[in-house]
Amino acid sequence: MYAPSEAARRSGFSLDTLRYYEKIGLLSGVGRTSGGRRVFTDDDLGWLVLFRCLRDTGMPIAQMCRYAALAREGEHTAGERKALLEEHATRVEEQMRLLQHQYDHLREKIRYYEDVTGAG
Amino acid sequence: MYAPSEAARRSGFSLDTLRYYEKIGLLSGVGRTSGGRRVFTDDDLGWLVLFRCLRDTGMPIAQMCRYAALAREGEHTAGERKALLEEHATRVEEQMRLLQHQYDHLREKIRYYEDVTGAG
DNA sequence: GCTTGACCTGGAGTGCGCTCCAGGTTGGAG
DNA sequence: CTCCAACCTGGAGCGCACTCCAGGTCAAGC
Repeated sequence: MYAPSEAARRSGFSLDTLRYYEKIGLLSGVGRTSGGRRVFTDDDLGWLVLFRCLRDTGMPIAQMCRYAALAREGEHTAGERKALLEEHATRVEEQMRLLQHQYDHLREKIRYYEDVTGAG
Repeated sequence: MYAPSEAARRSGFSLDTLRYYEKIGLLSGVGRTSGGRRVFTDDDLGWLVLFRCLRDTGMPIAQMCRYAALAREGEHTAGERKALLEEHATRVEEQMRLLQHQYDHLREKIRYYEDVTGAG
């Protein structure tokens, strides 16, 4: 059981983002105290960690919503969810290749400056 | 000497983006035909390739403008430009580490589905 | 000389993912 | 009991990087 600020700290999302994720239905079923304040469970935190992973790897929010909706539908969507993640993983691999490629370019450019400015 | 469409094709930017980059002063001194149409030189293309590299690695446009402005100021800004690229390269390295880390998470998650759905 | 498609300009609009705000409530510390 | 920081809601606003549009121009091919 975590207070909103604690959930934010642990997930790396801002409070506003947590509220936003709930508002758009990405995160659902977040509990409330009698006073109306959010209570995050370990399960919620698990979701947030996954969302962190997917966002950091560039998945659009709409796709995360799709994934979350499938998960809510039950066990029989496991195959579809897996396929979704695999497609994403493939895109991430491409992204990593491109990033590496352009990083090499960048390093080359810097090496050029090293020659021009007389090392340094 | 390249027509706008050819420059777009070679750089991977859209025509609108090329015009936009000129409008905000990122790309400057692009020539014109007597009829007012853009003519891109190999030098312009060189800049576009660099911009492609910097964008693909996540550099904000404002920073690319700064770099381009320094380059326009002359040779004496070479050190500053190099520093700018090096700082960026460091950020890219962090980005690559994070991406790799989250990719590993993603693969783990997929492996979990493999166990659950009975391989496949 | 007419058509057609690539191109021009200035400016408005879009999509994404938050982020901020106003105005009000809650709940633990002193 | 009072204070104050953390929290609530609904909704507006923002920053970025384009992207699209209207209305017009240019030039190669028939």
